[in-house]
Amino acid sequence: MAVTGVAEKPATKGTYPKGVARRKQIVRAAARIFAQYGYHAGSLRNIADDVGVTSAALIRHFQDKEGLLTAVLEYWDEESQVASSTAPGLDHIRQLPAMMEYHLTHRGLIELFLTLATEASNPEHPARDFIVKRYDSTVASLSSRIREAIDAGEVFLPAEQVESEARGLMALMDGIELQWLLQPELDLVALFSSHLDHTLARWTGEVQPLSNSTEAFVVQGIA
Amino acid sequence: MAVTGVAEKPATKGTYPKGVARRKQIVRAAARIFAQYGYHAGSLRNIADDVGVTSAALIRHFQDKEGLLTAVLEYWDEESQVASSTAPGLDHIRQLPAMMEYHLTHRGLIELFLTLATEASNPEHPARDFIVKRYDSTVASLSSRIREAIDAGEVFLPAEQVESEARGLMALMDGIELQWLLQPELDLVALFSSHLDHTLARWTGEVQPLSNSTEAFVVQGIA
DNA sequence: GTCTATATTTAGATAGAC
DNA sequence: GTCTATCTAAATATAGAC
Repeated sequence: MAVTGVAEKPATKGTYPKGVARRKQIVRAAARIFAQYGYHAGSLRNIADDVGVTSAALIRHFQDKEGLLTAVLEYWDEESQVASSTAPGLDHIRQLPAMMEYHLTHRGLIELFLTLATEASNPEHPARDFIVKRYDSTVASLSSRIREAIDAGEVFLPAEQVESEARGLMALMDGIELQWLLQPELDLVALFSSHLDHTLARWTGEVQPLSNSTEAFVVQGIA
Repeated sequence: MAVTGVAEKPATKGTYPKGVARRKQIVRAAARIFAQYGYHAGSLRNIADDVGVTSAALIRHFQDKEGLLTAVLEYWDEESQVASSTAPGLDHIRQLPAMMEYHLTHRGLIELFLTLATEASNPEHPARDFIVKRYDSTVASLSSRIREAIDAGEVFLPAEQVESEARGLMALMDGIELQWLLQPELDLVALFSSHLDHTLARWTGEVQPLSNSTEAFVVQGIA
């Protein structure tokens, strides 16, 4: 019922070069349609027309609509991992704007995630599990990077505040990307970078960029 | 085509007490369904069943589905204004967590807005205009409150940074509310309050980039 | 003002030809 | 592996009875 883990691809089918290529073509089209209309309102016929086949072909490949959704989520997972850095500690955080820059040129990635995420606020939604797990793992990853920075002495934050900071960063990114979807003329990278700078200044205990002043003013233990 | 302004209610019809009550009942049900499934995937039959009438009755009242959407957006507008404070300057900002607290007990308001907002990232969406205008007016309102605080000497920010701060706050709220929809066990008010405190501390502190102020790096107002 | 009945379109999915 | 043809269910919307 719910789409959670990795779908088992048919052992024989789907491994022939031609089939694989077609499969990918369908998944890409489906990602586009689901991003634009959502899962429920995005129709198989619409996707099929985009590819240039019939909806029956889609069913052959993915069994049903939910099977296609699973494949789309896997595809999104891979594609969006391209954008995220593997750097440790604070370097990872500092590269978040670059990730957003990448999103800017791959609008579909943002659109798909936000569309499915809000749609999945309905507990019955087949992508619900995937989305919730994705959030959890992103929070966990960001938290780990922050803790690395704390251990390295670059950041000063009480341990119990780390997750809240991670969630705040994610919320900020999601919210800015939502605004950008509605008003593409917005400079989302500049907006995020500016707020990230303030956040990093607070974490590192520095004041603001201008005054690189003498006394280290450590703001920690704020709860 | 696009839903923007105020719909003209029939002068005679819809003004009789019974009709008005029924109308409101339908709008509330529609808001619930649209919030849960989105506009496209939310069906008239589903709404009608909720009310206990047939879909034909809905069409009688609102002419078509888009007419119903217009009524729902108007309803949402009124309902969500209940939650927002009329206080000026920094007091308004400080009452934002209370607004979120209100949202907490009116989940449908959040769900409806976020669902329609992401759905409306499709430029063809009938609620697109409404949503974009809503964002603009909220940014404008928040910016005004911040400028009032600057004029009152409570906040120190360069004028050109005000809108960015307003957008950042909105993004943070939207993002947190999205996370809450997916994980209702999250304490969204605490999460937001904590980040708002940090933001206010930064605003009311006197050190900012491009600021011509003195050396003081006052971190105050951390609750 | 709401109903039943129905028209029309489109949805997801299946069967079997090629 | 893809097609055509078709099924069933559900969508929006209309017409006319009560």
